[in-house]
Amino acid sequence: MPELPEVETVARGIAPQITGAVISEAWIDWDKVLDGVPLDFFNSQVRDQTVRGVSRRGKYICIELDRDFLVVHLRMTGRLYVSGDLRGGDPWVHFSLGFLDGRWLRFSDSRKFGRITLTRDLTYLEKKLGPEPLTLTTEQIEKILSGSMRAVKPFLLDQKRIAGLGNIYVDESLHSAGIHPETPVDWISRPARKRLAEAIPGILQQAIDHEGASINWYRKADGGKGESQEHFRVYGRQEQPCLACGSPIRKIFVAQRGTHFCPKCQRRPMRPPARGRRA
DNA sequence: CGTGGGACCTGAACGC
DNA sequence: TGCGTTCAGGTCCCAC
Repeated sequence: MPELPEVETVARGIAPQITGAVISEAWIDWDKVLDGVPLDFFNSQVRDQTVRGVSRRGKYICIELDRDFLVVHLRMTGRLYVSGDLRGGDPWVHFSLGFLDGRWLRFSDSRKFGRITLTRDLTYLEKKLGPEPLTLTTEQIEKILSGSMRAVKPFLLDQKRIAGLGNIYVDESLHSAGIHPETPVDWISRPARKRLAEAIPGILQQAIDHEGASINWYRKADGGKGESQEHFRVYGRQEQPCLACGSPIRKIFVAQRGTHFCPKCQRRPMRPPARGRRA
């Protein structure tokens, strides 16, 4: 579920609530949530550490402690929020971090895909993530969008190329740029490449402004829904008219992912750009 | 290097 | 109502 805008919204939501709080102990009901790290060991490491801040890298939430980082990935259905008790009222809480003041940071995840990792440093994250799209210039993103014959949709989903894009915002970005999702990256024309390089941060920033997309499971840290889904132009709009041209939006599968696009605004390219190829 | 398929999990929606 | 099937916003791993 959560992509960069949703993860950013959650990180911003919990940061003021838990920064400065001192950890007492953690609770789990399922050991895979800590990747198999025994709870006793986990607790011996985090007990008495103070939360120094909360940040985001790609789709990961990084909770900085005195000596460690707690790295959370929400995967499909994860939620992170602060509550007055351990898990009351929420059957999907599988991890809860208790503070000396009596509050708990709950990790709720019906599908049990999410994971929480305790680490001394974040270099392991840097090894699997490309740069942050919101801190790059258009020229830098354009440069990243080259050197591959892969279809642009799976290319953009690859977190090593650009970190943070997921199924929704890739579809929205490609529609905004007028590029067919199956276009090989090196076939994208120069002007289309520039449009895409501008669309990606634009779409993501707009979604952050709308506090993320609550289609199904995603909720903000305060429990409320985001409203980014009310601004989708293609995602989930199959059969409905394109807001730009009126043609019905189509849904196909590209690299096993449901993919939404406008067949008129996003033409399938039949040949490489006329500028030709580089050796 | 790139792709395809399956695994990891559960809930919701839909067809019969 | 109940049962079976399909799909879901992510990532990892293996085979080819």
